[in-house]
Amino acid sequence: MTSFISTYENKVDRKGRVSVPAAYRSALGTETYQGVIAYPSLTEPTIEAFGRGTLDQLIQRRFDRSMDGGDFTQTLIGKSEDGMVETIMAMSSELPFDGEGRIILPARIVDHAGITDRATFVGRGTRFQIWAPEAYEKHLAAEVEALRAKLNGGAV
Amino acid sequence: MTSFISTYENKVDRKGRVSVPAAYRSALGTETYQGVIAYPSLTEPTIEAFGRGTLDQLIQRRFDRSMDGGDFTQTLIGKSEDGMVETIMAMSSELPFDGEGRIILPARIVDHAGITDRATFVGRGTRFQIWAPEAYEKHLAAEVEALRAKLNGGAV
DNA sequence: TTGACTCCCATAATTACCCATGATATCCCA
DNA sequence: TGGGATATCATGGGTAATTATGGGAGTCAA
Repeated sequence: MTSFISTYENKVDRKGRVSVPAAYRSALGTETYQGVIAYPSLTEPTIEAFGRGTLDQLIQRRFDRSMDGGDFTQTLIGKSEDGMVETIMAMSSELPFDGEGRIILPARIVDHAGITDRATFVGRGTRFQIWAPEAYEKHLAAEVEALRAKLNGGAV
Repeated sequence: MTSFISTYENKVDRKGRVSVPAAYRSALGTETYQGVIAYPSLTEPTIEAFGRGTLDQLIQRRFDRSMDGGDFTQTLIGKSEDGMVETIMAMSSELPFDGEGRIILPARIVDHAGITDRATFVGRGTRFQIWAPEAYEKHLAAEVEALRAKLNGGAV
């Protein structure tokens, strides 16, 4: 299982390219497709990202499940309990690496995250996020603060 | 497994032609038939589409299932509990690519989707949809809203 | 002839691919 | 253990290939 940890801040050049941290790339190294899948977070001003393998598993499992059950409805008209997977597929972009391990951030999701000339990569285990540096600083402070409050409350 | 993700908006020219996004075409690249299968959605104002291979799998698995059950009725006279697959096949069109990777949208299903001079291609994993851009914008907003409500603050 | 459709070609914009550079980190060996 | 040699990485820019789009010539059938 690929795993992403630590944070890195890289520059976004004039062409909209940004290097994916080498540590993340090597975490994806076993996958055949060289690149990442990304979509705008539904709840925060950031971009969610993961490897192609994760997405394929999702699609394949879903397809098999609907077929094995003898239920073609899912495959044909996409009706299922949760529309989450479908919505995320629609919002996702396939971002291939160039020869130097960079990706191009699509305008649509760049806007959502408020990214301009720099981007912060944040490892979240099975996936990672891409933030505008200033936004992430504030977000991290809030995260830490919330954790502290919870710990203090539990201990005292 | 072919998989379609992301969304693209392309123009429909005077001849009714529209380019299928290159990413979708390459997802279909392994298939022998160069084109797509399309039919009007039963539940929404959009066109459902997928590769020939997916259709073949549907048919094959359906055939296997009826044979395994020792029930030849399905195979011989086409009667089954759900007529969905049959109905959809009847409504489907085979849309071949021209030299530039474009298809011609049949008048009947264009009307159903309300498409005029632009079309939005929406990846849904095993299949994709073709929407009128304005209609899709509204639909996506509703999808996202429903997801947000369900998530209720959890990060996705 | 009039449409409807299929090839074929042209073009502008975008994207992918290639090479170059400086900075950092890693390795190797005395 | 020091310090130079070597790899790796992030970054920048130029050029070739691909994509989306438009239009014209040829084909076939009504």
